[in-house]
Amino acid sequence: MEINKEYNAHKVEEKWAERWSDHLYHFDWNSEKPHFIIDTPPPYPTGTFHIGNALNWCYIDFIARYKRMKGYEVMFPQGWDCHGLPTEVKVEELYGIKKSDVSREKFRELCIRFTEENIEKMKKTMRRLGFSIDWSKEYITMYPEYFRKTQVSFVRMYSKGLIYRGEHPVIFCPRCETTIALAEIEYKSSKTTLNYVEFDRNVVIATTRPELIPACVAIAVHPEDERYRDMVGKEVKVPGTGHVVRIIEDDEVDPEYGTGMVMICTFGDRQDVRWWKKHNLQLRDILSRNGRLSEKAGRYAGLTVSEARERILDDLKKMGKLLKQEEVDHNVGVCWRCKTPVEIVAEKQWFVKIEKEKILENARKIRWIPDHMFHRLESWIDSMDWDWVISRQRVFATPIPVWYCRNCGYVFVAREEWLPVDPSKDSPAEPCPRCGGKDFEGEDDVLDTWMDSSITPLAITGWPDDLKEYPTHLRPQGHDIIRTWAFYTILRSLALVSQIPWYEIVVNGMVLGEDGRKMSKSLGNIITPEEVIEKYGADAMRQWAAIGGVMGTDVIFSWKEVVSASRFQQKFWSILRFAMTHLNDYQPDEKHEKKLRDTDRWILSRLNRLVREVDEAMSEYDFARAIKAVRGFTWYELADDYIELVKNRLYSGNDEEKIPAKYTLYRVLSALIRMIAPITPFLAEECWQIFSGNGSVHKQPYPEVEERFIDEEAERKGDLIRKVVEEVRRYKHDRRMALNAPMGRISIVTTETIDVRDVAGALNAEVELVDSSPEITVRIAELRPKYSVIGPMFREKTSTILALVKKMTEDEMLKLINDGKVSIDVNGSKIELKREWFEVRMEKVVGGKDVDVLEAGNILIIIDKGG
RNA sequence: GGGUCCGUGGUCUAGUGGUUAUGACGCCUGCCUCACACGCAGGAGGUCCCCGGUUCGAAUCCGGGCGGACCCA
Repeated sequence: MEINKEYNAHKVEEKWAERWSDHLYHFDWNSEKPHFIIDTPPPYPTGTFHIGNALNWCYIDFIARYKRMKGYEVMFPQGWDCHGLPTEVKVEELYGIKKSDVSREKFRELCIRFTEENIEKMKKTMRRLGFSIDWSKEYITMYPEYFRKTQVSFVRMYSKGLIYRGEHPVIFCPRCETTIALAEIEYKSSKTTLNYVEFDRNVVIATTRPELIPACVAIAVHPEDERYRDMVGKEVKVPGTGHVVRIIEDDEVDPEYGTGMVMICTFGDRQDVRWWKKHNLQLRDILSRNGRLSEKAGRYAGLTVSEARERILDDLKKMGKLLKQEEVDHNVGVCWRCKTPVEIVAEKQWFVKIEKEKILENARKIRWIPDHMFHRLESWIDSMDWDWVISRQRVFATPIPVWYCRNCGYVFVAREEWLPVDPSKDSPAEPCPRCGGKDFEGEDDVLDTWMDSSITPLAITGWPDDLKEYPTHLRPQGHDIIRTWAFYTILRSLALVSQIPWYEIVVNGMVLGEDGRKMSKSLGNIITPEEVIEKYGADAMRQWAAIGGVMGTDVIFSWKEVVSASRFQQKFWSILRFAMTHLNDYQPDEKHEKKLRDTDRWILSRLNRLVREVDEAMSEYDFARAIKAVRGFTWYELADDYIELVKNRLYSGNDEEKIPAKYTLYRVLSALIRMIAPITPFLAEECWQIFSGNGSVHKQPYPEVEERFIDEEAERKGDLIRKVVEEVRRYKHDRRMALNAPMGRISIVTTETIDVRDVAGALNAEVELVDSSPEITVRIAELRPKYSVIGPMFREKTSTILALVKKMTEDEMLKLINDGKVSIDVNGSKIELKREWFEVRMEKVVGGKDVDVLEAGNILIIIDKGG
């Protein structure tokens, strides 16, 4: 077979992406193999599969492919979390409409069409990256088949009392005109003005939100604040509106901030909400959902927040009540989608109850990788003090399956068998259970999209109709969505089936730009997977992902890594090309093992240690360790050492010499190709076809450690052989000789018996082994103490003894070597030193002959200069 | 303000108690040696952030500081 000199990643990858059938990765519930079910993240179909997704999916694919080769029936499903505001906004832009311009149904249709196109684009990239997804298990949350499940989950949680409708402060984005969950707030640091406002004589508050003065419901001071102790309980008039509020005390007030007097209003921030609840304060809800002040704000009604701010400050100034302004740093909560500062308003909304303790207790049962990611969840849960708002004022989302009876106000939650429903157009199939009325108002609000995506492990295992197996085995995700996706999924799984959703969660880091900063348009440091594929191919990109680092740490994108990955591929290919010229006519046979020589035994031993290490690393999801070990072995031990050593035997040896080398090459390559298959599936497949032609490499078992090959003696001899070659090469290099220049006779002085056949071949010299030479005198150059032996034995005396050892005479050293022990005097007492506590470095001196002498460890290489 | 992670040759990185600190890229020298010049051989380059402690012994463990990233208030 003719094998191209150059490995063409594009051609190979496109060929296999085309040729592999989806059936290769089909998950069969009835398979007898142990199951391994992955709860894959359903990405938001933006139309571009970005590099952060790519990292996450590479990890998943490494695991999926590895587990399959380890004999598991692996489910690698793929979902799409479709609902959400960004799509609504994009569709409005695309068609130049407002969602209110068309019917809800029509608008949803437009969103669906748009999303379907985006999904197709992303799928294309995913296939090109070689992900072994079982597309028959694909789920799309915007289709009735899926959102029926979301609605079932709503109904069941409602009937368990875990979902309720109530009036409660919620976070609200004035631009998107919808509620958002706590987890959807982002914090941005900026500067603002702290305004000192006089309410009354001696009552001066400092506030960064003067526009909320009309919403002031109390003033708080610290109970131990001497300045205000006698003012607690007094009433003061609020400037501008004239309403009266009371001064209260609370130990959460920071006396150091501003004047030590805080205005509590409904609502400036989450602390206000806590105080409002704790002190049972009245509600002055002056902000309405369009972001403008309501009539409750008196003469400021109708103004936007920023207009009101200006006007109120102006009025205060005129009244002489604005005493001082200073610039301060603060963090403002913004909507994570549109970056508009969020507000807090009290509204009737739907909520999911949060049972902190129960969630934490169960989250502990999950194995977190890396384990510190659990702390993120823990601290998030600790900081939560509200329930989860699940109603959203949007269109493109799962409808809340509820009607309200127009006659008696009964809240009619749909029956499971009616689902899926859209109460904005469907009516209940039964009259009102309370009054028999038939006139209903459907709920217009829709569900938070996390209500869809937090049931993915249930959805892929057959819930609610036929839950086949639960919990699932693995959740792979990024650390950015611990407080959302991970948290909500645990909550929902406990609520719906009383079980944790997965046994393990592996949390990956984020991808940073080459400059080490977050990728962003404004920094111009965005790299797309397509770009990387186009330049170096999918396998190179996958290697970059693998080598990025320890699971959980952020990965900096690096073209250098991608380039060196593609070089490795070329190297691997060249090795295969070389090997196949010798393996073409070779039939492997275990009988050939008997003829193995030192170099063969050495590389086979090293190979099996490699298999052990890589297998262990892969099972711990430490892909960096796995790929580095494979690369190091392949490039240096196999290519630079083994192949260089056996070349001569393969080209010019007799069959007795050739066959064991072929046998060895065969075994090494077979294992290596299978070992790289999870990480570089295309390269592995191409190589496997050439190497074996027998089925897909992705159907092969992962290499197993064969203990019979692990052989310390072989490794010691192999190291000696490599050392000799290395020394002589350096010798040639220093003398400006070509490395393959012929040499005369070389004598190796050692007590070890090593096979010099390959040494001679590699050095182009005649090599003989001698156990001693009369011209050589040996001298002890150094006694190197084994600290790990001596340290624990002598503890605090160690340094004294080590000092004495340094001063030992040559005679004493010789006695130690020859007798195995020697006594020395330590502060008057005798201590016996033993030979095995030291490593001995010998120095050899050669006299008389016209030779060069090289040293390599304990052996001596004598080069006859006559040749 | 609190929490988590991190600080190792120019750059990135491995190493979690044993004195000779890993590898990659880059750099320098030589070589187109019959798999590979996307290569081979050889080489230079480090106060392991700082200070203190524990220990016979610290890059590694503990405390403090400085610096960075992320999460949360």
